Amino acid sequence: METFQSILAKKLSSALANAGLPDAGELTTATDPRFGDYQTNAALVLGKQPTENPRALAKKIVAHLRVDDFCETPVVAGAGFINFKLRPDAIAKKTIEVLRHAGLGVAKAKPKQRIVIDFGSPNVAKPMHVGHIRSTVLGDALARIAQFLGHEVIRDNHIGDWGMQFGMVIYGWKNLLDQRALQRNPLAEIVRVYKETNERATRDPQVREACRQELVKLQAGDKKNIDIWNECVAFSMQDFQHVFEMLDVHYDVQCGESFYHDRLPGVVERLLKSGIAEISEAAVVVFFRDNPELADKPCIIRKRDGGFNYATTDLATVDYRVKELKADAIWYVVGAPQTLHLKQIFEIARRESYAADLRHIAFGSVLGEDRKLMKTRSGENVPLRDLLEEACNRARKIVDEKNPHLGEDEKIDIAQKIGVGAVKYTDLSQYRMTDYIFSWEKMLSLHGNTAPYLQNAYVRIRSIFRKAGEPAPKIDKLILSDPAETNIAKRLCQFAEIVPQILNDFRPNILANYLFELANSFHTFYEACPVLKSEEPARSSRLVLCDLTGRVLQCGLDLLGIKVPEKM
RNA sequence: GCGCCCGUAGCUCAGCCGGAUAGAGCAACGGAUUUCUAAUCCGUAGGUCGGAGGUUCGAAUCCUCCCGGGCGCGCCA
Repeated sequence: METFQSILAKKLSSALANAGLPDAGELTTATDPRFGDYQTNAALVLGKQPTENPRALAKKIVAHLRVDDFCETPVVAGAGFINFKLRPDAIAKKTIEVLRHAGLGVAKAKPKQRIVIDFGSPNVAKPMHVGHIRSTVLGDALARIAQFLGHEVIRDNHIGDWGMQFGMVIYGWKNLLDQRALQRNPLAEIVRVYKETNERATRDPQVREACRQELVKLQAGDKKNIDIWNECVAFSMQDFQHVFEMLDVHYDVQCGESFYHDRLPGVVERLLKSGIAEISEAAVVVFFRDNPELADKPCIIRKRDGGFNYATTDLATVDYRVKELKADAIWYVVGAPQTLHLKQIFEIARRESYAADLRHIAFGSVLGEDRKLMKTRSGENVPLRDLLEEACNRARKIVDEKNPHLGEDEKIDIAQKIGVGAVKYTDLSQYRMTDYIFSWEKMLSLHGNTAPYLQNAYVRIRSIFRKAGEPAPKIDKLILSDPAETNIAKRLCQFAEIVPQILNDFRPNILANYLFELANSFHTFYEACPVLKSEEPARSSRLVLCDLTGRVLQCGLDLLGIKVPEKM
C-alpha cells in the first residue's frame, strides 16, 4: 500500500523532472502542525548553487506539482519550504484503505532478506541478569519487526556454553559441590561453586592450574567432564527457558559456543593459509596494519597455548551462518563494550570476502538509582527472573487497587502483561545507545510515556466494544467532523510510514514514540467524541476509528513484544 | 597514551545522514469527573542544546580543540 509520504515523494520527483530540475531534497512530515502535514526542502537544497533563489525555485516546483486529488494547494513558506496539507476526504479514504489492508498499510520490504539475529545469549552456569535484558528485548523486537516487514528471520540463541569458565565449574563440581543444595536449587549451587572456585583460583596458582587441566580434559572429550558439562547446561537451560517464557521470547535455533567447537582449528588453518593471519609470539594473530582505527589492535585467534578464544568462535559462527544458514545479513545485538571486538570480526570477514551484511546493534547499560551499573544491595547482578517477578508483583498491587472485583486468574494475567510490558517498554522507548536509569516508579506509572498508558488506551477501546455488544460496523466512508477525529485518522495512516523506518538505524524507540502519540491522540478523541451515545452516521464512523486504533496499538505493541490486556 | 559512546528544561528522555520559533513525559501550578475504565483530558510555567572556534543562506545535528562522565584497547568471554 502507498502511504501519503510515498505518493508525495513520487509526485515531487516527477515535478522536479518536469521542471527540468535534478532530484533533490527530502519529503518529510511537517515539523510543526502549523505548516501542514508534510513538507519538502527541495528548493532549499537546489538553491545551494544559486542561479535562482529558493523561493522562486519553490514556486516553479509547485507549478509542476499535481497533488490536488489529495492535498490543498501546496504553499511556499519560510526560506523556500513547500508545505502540503492533506484534504480531509483524502484522509478519510486512506484510513479506510489502511483498515482493509492486511498489514495495516505497511508495505513489505524489498529485497526480502534472510537475517540471522544474534541476541540474548546468556552464559551457562550463570543466571540471566539485568545485563541480558537489553539484548533480549531489543533483539526480539527487531526480529518481530523484520519479520513483519517480510524478511525471513532466524533467531539464534548463541549461548555461552563453552570456554574457560568450565574448567572452574568442573573443578568446583568435583571438589565443592553440595548435593542437597544442588537438588534444592541447581543453578544457584552451580553458581556458588563457580564463584568460590574463581576466588580460590585467583589466590592459588595450583587451583588455577587444576581448573585448566579440567578444561583440557573437557575439550579432549573426557567422559566424566562431558557428563558434568551436560548437566550444567541442562540446569542452566531450565532457568533460561523460564525467563524466555516470561518474556515471550522464542528462538529458531540455538547454536551456542560448543556447537562451533570442532570447527575452530579449520578457521585458524584457513586464515593462516590465506595469509590473513600470521604467527606472532607463538600465537596466531590477525593484524590490521592498513586500517588506521585497528592498526594497533590485533586480534588473537589462537592462543600461545594452542587454545582458541571467542574471536575464533565468532569467526566460525559467521562462516556457519553465511554458508549453512544462507544468511544475507547477521545482526549482533550486543552491548557497546564489544564494539572493537566486532569491528575486528567484521573486518576479518570482509577480508575473507563474505558477502553478508554484518551489523553490530550496540546498546548502553542499565543503571541503578545511583547511576552506576545496576546491582543488588550486596553488589551482585540482579537476576532477570527476580526482576520480572517483582515487576509483575508491583503491577498486581496496582490492579488490586484499581480493579479489585476482577477474578484471580484474570488479575494474574493482567499483572503479567502490565509488569513485563512495562520493563520491555522502558527499554524500547529509549534510544538504544543511551544508558538508562531503572526506576520501578517510572515504568509502572499510570501517567506519561509508559506501557500501562498505552495498554490503557487499548483497554478503553475494548471496553467500548464490550458495551456495544457488536463488532465494528462495515462502512465505506468515515466522517471526520471533529479535529480529534481527523487527528487520529492521520496518525493511523502514519503507522505504515513509521514501521519501515525502524530498521534504518535499528531504533524501535521511534515506534514506541509513535504509539505513545497514537494513544495520546486516542485519549483526546475519547474525551472529545462520545462514541456509543453519538448519532449515526457518526457512531459507526467512530466505532471504526476505535477499532482501527485498537488494532494498530495491538499490532505495534506486539512488534515490541508487548501484550495487551482486555481489561486492567 | 590511543579509540568508541554519552553530555539537550529541576528530573527522565526524544530530536542528530543540516532546515522554519529545540519537543515529550515526570515533578510544580491552575482547571475538567451525573463517564464509553479519571490508569484520563485541557491549560500555565520551565532552555547560553557541556564550552570555544570553524564550514554554511541556515548547526542541537557536520568538522577541530577543550571540559566532564562511561566503556574498551594481544592470549577472559
